[in-house]
Amino acid sequence: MRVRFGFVAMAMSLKNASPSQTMTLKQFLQIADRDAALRKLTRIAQSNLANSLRVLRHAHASGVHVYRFSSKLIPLFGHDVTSSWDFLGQLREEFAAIGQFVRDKSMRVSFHPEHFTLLNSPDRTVVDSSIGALERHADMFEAMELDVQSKFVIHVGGGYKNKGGALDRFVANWANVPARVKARMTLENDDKTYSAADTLTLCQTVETPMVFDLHHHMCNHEDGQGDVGPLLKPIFATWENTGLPPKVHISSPKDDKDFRAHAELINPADVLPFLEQVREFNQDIDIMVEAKYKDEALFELMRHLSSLPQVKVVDGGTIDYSP
DNA sequence: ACCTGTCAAGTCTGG
DNA sequence: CCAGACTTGACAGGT
Repeated sequence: MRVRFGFVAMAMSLKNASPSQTMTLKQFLQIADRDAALRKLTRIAQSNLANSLRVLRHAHASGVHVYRFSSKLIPLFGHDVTSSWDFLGQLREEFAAIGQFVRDKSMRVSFHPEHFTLLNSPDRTVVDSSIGALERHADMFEAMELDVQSKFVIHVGGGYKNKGGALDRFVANWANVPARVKARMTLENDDKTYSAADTLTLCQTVETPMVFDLHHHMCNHEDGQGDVGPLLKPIFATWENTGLPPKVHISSPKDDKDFRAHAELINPADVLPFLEQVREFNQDIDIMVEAKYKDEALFELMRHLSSLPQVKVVDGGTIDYSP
């Protein structure tokens, strides 16, 4: 089975290449000349997009084919104060260049809209703004001319002291999500509220692929359900007909005291038992490395894996894990 | 050069 | 019912 590793947003190996430079609302409002402020936002976005392309080139040159964009590419995009401004028109060439590189090199890319994106909130305005945030991410993928294989991942949402009701509300609100957003959606188990089993059931109901997060599963699972083995087959089944390998997130706990936080690197001992389980399905997967050291953590993990007899290194971000 | 406080968005806790 | 924590990277302002 083939495993492709990817990383998130920025590359530690590159200097001054942040794709997440920003301007806060407060800073924006302090600039008296509104048009100048909007132009400054656009310049920041241009820099973020240029740096995203640099990071993509670096990933590709390193043999990495899976990458998640920063969700802060355009500061204040979607905020009321910028509603009159045509960011996408202004940034057309930058988005097109990224999309062309992704298509030419067959990179698999995604977005993770921030944790304020909640489709199951009891507050209608929160749901509406969440759908708006998802539409803006769809706009950006469309500006890149990338098809629906370029996915979003979000969490199920809040628990609101009634998980069952909150899950029902997710399903009800799903009817109001535009088709172009639904087509790109995937859902991930979280570290506090919605376990892998909860998330899988919801994904089956709304016919959406499930991203399995191994670290979140360690933090949050039903009593006696710490072994994900029995869930793997139905989780992988949610990816059928997408033309994509299932996606898995990995990270290691920072320490015992701060178990849910992400460590700098991936501890191979956290991942190897999982790879052994996946091997039984002989299933190709993409694994997103979510570690403080970003691409460096990926490369460090690859160095470790390359020493194992069951691993054949294909390139800098890909292994064949063989029986 | 380095340290500290602040920042769009929501939810949850605990006082 | 409200203040603060949660959590991440970036940045301004201070030293």
